[in-house]
Amino acid sequence: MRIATWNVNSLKARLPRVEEWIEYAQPDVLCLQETKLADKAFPAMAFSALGYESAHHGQGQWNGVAILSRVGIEDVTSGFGDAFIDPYEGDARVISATCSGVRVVSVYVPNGREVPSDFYDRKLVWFERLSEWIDATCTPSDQLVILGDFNVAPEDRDVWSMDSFEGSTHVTGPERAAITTLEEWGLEDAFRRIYPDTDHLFSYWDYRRGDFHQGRGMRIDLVLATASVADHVTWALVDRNARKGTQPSDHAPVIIDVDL
DNA sequence: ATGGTAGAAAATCTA
Repeated sequence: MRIATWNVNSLKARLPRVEEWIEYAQPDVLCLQETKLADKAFPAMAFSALGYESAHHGQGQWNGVAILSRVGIEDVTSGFGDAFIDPYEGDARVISATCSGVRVVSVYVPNGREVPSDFYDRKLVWFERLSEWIDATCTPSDQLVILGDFNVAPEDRDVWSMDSFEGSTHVTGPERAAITTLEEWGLEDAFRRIYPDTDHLFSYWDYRRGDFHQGRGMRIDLVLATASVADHVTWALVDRNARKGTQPSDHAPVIIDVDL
């Protein structure tokens, strides 16, 4: 089973590239973030033509998450549910579905903007809600994958230069602690199964200053999986080719293969 | 002192 995640930074602007990528990468399940579409504008037919069922949780101008699957898509839910107060209420940042027995959660974690700021504080609360919601609705023995744009670089080796991120979001102790909390619950950075010792495996590069070509990136797109999935990862890749060429997203897709 | 680019949308906001 091939599972992938890609922050496409506007599915409207990126649809031709996403279609092209699906055709050569052949994911069984693809999670998208930042579709920036209302549900009624989501191009379900384009994906259907490629053999994929899909579910989208959008709001329009910003955010928006989706799951595409060619191995079934059942029990779709969006958001955290009524029992959890979302500090980014109204934002479309979470969608879940069961695909061939695996519970898949596509997440777009709030950026946080500045440290300190109200946006940063609410990012940390959002992570608390995510953990609480997972604990209430899943168990570590489930086949569960939570993947997407976490807007956190888990370790120093996941950014091109720690000096350049001094005082910035994405690398602070509390943000990294939020990832650790998820790991302590029973989720694992599945990508690291394949690359335990490789630094600078970036998935995002700012559009500005030629950051991609200068190698100035961050690994913020993560695949967190429970042991029953992570134990069976056979291959993983950040597809940097998808960050090249005309009109790329500022993120590259991250792919894992699992032999379940 | 706050750059640089891309995408939303229609003046700026978000990343």
